[in-house]
Amino acid sequence: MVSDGIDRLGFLIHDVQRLMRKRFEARASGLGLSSAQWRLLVRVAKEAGVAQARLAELLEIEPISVSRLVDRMEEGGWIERRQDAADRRVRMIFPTEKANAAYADVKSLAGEVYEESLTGVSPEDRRILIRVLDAIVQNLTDGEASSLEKMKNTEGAAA
Amino acid sequence: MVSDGIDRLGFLIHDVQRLMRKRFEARASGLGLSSAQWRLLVRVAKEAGVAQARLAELLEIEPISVSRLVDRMEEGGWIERRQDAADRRVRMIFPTEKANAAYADVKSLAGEVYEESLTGVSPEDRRILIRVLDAIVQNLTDGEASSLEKMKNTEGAAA
DNA sequence: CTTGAATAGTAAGCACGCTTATTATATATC
DNA sequence: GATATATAATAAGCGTGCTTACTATTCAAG
Repeated sequence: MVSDGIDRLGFLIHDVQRLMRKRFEARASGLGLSSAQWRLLVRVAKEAGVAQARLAELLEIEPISVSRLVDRMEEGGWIERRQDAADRRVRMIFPTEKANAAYADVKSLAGEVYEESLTGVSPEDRRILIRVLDAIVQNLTDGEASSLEKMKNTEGAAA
Repeated sequence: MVSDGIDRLGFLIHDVQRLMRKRFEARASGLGLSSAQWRLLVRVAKEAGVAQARLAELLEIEPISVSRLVDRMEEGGWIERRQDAADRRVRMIFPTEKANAAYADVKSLAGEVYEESLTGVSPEDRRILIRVLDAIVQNLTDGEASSLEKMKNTEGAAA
């Protein structure tokens, strides 16, 4: 029985993600930051000098995607690339003053969007939401490891 | 404060959406369908002959996005464009036999992905998840309407 | 030192979303 | 009939993700 709407889960998640991103970008557009750029900026703010390859890991996107994001953010004056003296393959990423100044604003914008999203949702349901979303990430991340490394049997062996 | 993780909501939703989409696409890649294409196909399967403009409404994406999705899906042999005799501006979209044959497969693939995602989550928590996600969509859609519709001021009897 | 594998980053090209502008057709108004 | 507006679809170009292939550099063997 899927009358509880589990069969809409994919659509729902997709819609929620799109709506939250749109809402955030509408708010943050004055700053000139997209949500992808903001996610990167948060990491860089917490870990100045991080290498691009490490950013790709943290953000769970491909190195080439980081490369092009960083291109645009460097043009926008949000971050700086610097050579690593010890390993000349590495570009270390630093936030600019402009980025540091915008960081607090952007965090509070995000908080506003979350609050709007959850209007009328009880504290208990909020906790459950976060817990279940964490569980989904766990379930799908675990499976990914096994499916990427050695999954040739695409048959339904998933128990 | 928000030690329950509400401050991670945006990241979590983003991650869940990305992981579910990747998982689905990995499964459905044998069929040659992306998740965006599948969403469109579901609508077309339920409402053969629907116009592109109506699809854009249903999918909540822009008409131009539908146009290019339909381009690729027509190339792939999933759908057909046909002229509407009554209104020559309109292209009616029909699923092909290939699409109808794949429809059931694709629905069961989605079900598998949902089941994997929710492994270990109680029925009660699943119900709450869906309920809260619906509430978020409602909250963010309402807000959008109120800000966008404010300037239109039409009679809006179209349901 | 030289060869070869691994790693960091980038280039090229595609999918899918967007905004803005254009074409073709339909409809309302003069 | 002529003209203005609205609608359906598309075109052009951008942002953000991807895959695949490449360069530059480092490191491990030989």
